[in-house]
Amino acid sequence: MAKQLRYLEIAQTLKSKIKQGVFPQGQSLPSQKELSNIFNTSVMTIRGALAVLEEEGILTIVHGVGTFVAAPGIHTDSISLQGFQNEMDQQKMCIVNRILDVEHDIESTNIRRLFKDDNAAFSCLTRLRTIEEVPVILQRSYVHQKFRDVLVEYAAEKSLYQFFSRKTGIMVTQGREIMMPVVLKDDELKQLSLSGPCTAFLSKRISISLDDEVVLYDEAYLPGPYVIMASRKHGKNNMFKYIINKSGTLDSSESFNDPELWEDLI
Amino acid sequence: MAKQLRYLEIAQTLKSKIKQGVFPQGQSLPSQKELSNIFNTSVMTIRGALAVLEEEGILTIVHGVGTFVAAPGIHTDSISLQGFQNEMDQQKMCIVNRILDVEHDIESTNIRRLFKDDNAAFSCLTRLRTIEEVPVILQRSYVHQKFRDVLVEYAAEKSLYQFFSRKTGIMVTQGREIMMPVVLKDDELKQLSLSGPCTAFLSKRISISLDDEVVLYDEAYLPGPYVIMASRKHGKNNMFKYIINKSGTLDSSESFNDPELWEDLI
DNA sequence: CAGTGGTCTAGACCACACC
DNA sequence: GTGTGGTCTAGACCACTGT
Repeated sequence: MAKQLRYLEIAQTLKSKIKQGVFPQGQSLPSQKELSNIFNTSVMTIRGALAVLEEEGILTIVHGVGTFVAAPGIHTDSISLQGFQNEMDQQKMCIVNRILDVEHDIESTNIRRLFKDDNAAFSCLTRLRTIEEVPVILQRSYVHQKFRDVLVEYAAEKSLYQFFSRKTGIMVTQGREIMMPVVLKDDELKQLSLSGPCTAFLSKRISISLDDEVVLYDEAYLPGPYVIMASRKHGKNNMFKYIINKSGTLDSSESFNDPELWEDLI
Repeated sequence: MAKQLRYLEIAQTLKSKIKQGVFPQGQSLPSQKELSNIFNTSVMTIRGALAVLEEEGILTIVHGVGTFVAAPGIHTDSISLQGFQNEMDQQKMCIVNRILDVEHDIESTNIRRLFKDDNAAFSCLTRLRTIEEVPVILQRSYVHQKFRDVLVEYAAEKSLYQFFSRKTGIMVTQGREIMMPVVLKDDELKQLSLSGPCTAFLSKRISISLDDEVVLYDEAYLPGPYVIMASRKHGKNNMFKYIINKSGTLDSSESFNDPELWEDLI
């Protein structure tokens, strides 16, 4: 048994209590002072433990208010495509989901490999996301068959991610995404109401729960005229997001110097 | 005069000393114990100050060794395209630069706006970056005319970024990048030795110094067959990088589950 | 070994949010 | 005002690195 540092030990203990549901999503933890009594240690050490969990996205600490188990909607900087929703909400742009299709009993070897389950079948939701009537994202979301009912119940509310998390109680703390440039094919063009040749980002993303299970697999087409990616690095800080611009033009020189665009990228 | 927190005040003082060159790039700072004497405070407070500067990419702290003023090559997680170089070095893949062109006295309004200098002219270096003979990146780098000589002196060494930083003593701590999907045009195809229609990422990036000056502007074409983007989010941690794959194929299901690919994305 | 950074204490006091 | 998180002390002791 390796020697554990006190603050990591406490972080581990709190994490497993959260996994067990002792502290449910959105609920507050005891205050730092109380915790220091409970664990018979100093406040500084408790703070070290809480900082680890906040870094991992498991806790949200608010000065003067309390420490909360993270839930979607509480912390803004979460997983990329979900960020669309928050981002647009912030910009007071209204993104509307339209469900195009729901499929079940999909048995794809590739998707099985992603979910690390060789026998599973999957359900898939195809959505078109529009902003002021302009279709800007075509997205397919896959879930394990055991969440079939959750997907069926979803009725084009704002965020599938948030809906899913609330219904299942599963906390998503990790996401991985790969992106490549593509030219849209005919059906994709049709579904996005676009004509003529058009480039797009193809994004493939998996969302991973606190228990290290893959819970969501997304594929999205983000057409070039409306969507660009923006990233900012400041020291160890590293942010990127998609920027949606419904007019379909965005000059680089202007966007680099637009303070609005960059300030919230931390 | 707003009340300053002690650790931020100290961070500010150290930062300006670094700017003034009291502690040059790569050199070590006094030990935390010494600093606590100098500033007449406790070690914990000094650590708070150093943590801020490390976060900003200005310092590199190494357990048991010392605290150093960051210099390219010391910290691995720096600005994106420079990451190419380090990344490939790590993977023992050898990236070779070939200089295609050097232009001077460029007077573009757009670029002037980026550099926030209405009267400047610029120099531009066009490079082709190949990996095992395969051309994978076509890149144009612009610098202010006052660094014309530095650009001329550059002789296809490994990293322009590193060369530039060493020659000028300017520390780059910030970068902003926008990316869009494009179809390569004829001259780009030719320069990259590609034939037929081909999609690519077009990346435009500015590198910003410690003094908040734009020191480099890059435009790069990253053709789709060889380059994809990968990103990972884990709580507040947020990383993305370009992955180069010279065979031009990369299966998503396999890449998502490839531990090698994701582990170093922190 | 000596010198560096990393953890930890047991409090005091400050800053912020909410009633 | 009360309760929350944030800063700060003045040390002691632990862990890591290089000689």
